[in-house]
Amino acid sequence: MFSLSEENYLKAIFHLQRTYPSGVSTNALAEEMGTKASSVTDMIKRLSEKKLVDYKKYQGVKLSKSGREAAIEVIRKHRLWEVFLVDKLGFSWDEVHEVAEQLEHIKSEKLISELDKFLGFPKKDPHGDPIPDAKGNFVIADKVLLSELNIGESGICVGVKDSSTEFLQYLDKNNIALGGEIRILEKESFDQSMLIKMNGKELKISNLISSNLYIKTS
Amino acid sequence: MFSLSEENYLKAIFHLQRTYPSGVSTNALAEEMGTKASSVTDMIKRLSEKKLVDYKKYQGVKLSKSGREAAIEVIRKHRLWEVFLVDKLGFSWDEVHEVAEQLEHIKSEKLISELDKFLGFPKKDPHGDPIPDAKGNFVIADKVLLSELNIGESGICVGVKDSSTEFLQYLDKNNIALGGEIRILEKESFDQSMLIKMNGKELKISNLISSNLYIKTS
DNA sequence: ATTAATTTTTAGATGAACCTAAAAATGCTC
DNA sequence: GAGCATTTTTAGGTTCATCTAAAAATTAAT
Repeated sequence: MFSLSEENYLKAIFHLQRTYPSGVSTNALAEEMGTKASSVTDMIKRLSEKKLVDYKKYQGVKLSKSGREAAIEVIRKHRLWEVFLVDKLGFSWDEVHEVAEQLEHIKSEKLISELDKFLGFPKKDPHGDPIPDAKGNFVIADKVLLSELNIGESGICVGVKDSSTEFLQYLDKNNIALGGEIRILEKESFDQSMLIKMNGKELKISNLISSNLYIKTS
Repeated sequence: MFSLSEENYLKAIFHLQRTYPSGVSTNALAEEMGTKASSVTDMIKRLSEKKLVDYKKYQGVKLSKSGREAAIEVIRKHRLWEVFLVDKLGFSWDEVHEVAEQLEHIKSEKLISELDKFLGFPKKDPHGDPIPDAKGNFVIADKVLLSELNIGESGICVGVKDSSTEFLQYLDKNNIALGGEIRILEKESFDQSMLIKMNGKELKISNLISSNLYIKTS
């Protein structure tokens, strides 16, 4: 069994590996965890002794097989709890993160399998992220950032990259919700801001917004 | 906010205060917490500095007002989660304790108030113990131990004192469930074992059993 | 009321997870 | 490829919650 802190590191490494597939640097991890680089080195050594990560000094870390499995298990729990909070307890999608950060560390296989069943085996969390199944399998959706689309292209809004309270509340305020269709009407080459059409309404959004929204085109 | 360990100590002191109203001894606490007396002294000092307990050296501890409030809040969370596990996820009453021990430490007011609502504001947990409301009020039920009743007396089984897996499974096996009526047919003065009638069936039970079952005699 | 037994507290250590400050390794620039 | 900047690691220290062993206080027994 892993400590709370170990689980948080594994999760952070997992997420950062998408951006840095060749190895996650100590500094990147320190930034993500909100700690100092020296603390990260300490923890990496412990994780390495437990064979949860592959680590060579000055070379960054990668998750080992068992490390990745552990990380995915934590992510599964996090996302299932998010669905519970939204679907059953009436939380809004910008309120769930903090609480799910705590709930994801509860240790009980039965709890998670029963929760999964109770929720109807959901495939996605409230932010559109896929929920791994009990075996750790999940589909990496074929989605692109809205900022990568060009004028005239369109697709369905399927997820967010940034899931901070502020961003999610901005989306709510502007009636941007997952599942809605978005079409790009204009794109300003100077600052990448764009005019989009969603649910019949036109809306001007900045690059910061479009580079945090995932779109499925097909 | 309190640490996990602090919360567990507060809860333990709360429970032991029923047995030792004049003050909980260091050794009793050590026993309950599964630690050494010296560790208890350490923690008591910390709790005392935070004004959560009243403590004078060699005199045992009592909860202060704020300590009692904190303990009741943890107990409220524990019992609400137990109801969730049994009513919503299909756990049996002997499986919930361990998981509730973890869930009781999740920090989120909204989570608990919404969970309470979702469960229909239950008044009792699966073992018959009262659930404090959001203000910390709860009724101490007018119940007695089955072992205190005499031949011919009867009442409704409303709770258990021991909520270990083993005891609860014994009850299940013998069809003793909360809400059922129990009448004492015979009582052996030598070993206090008794013959009871429950749901039309007669059953012989030892003193260990009867001294862990709460009965309400209206 | 002394002594003996028990309980409680103190003193000093440990391990986990963090910190600061300094040293070492890497990599970037010219 | 030598020198400088950055990154990473080491060394040593802190806090929390625990421990063991020893000292002190309380309680019990003769």
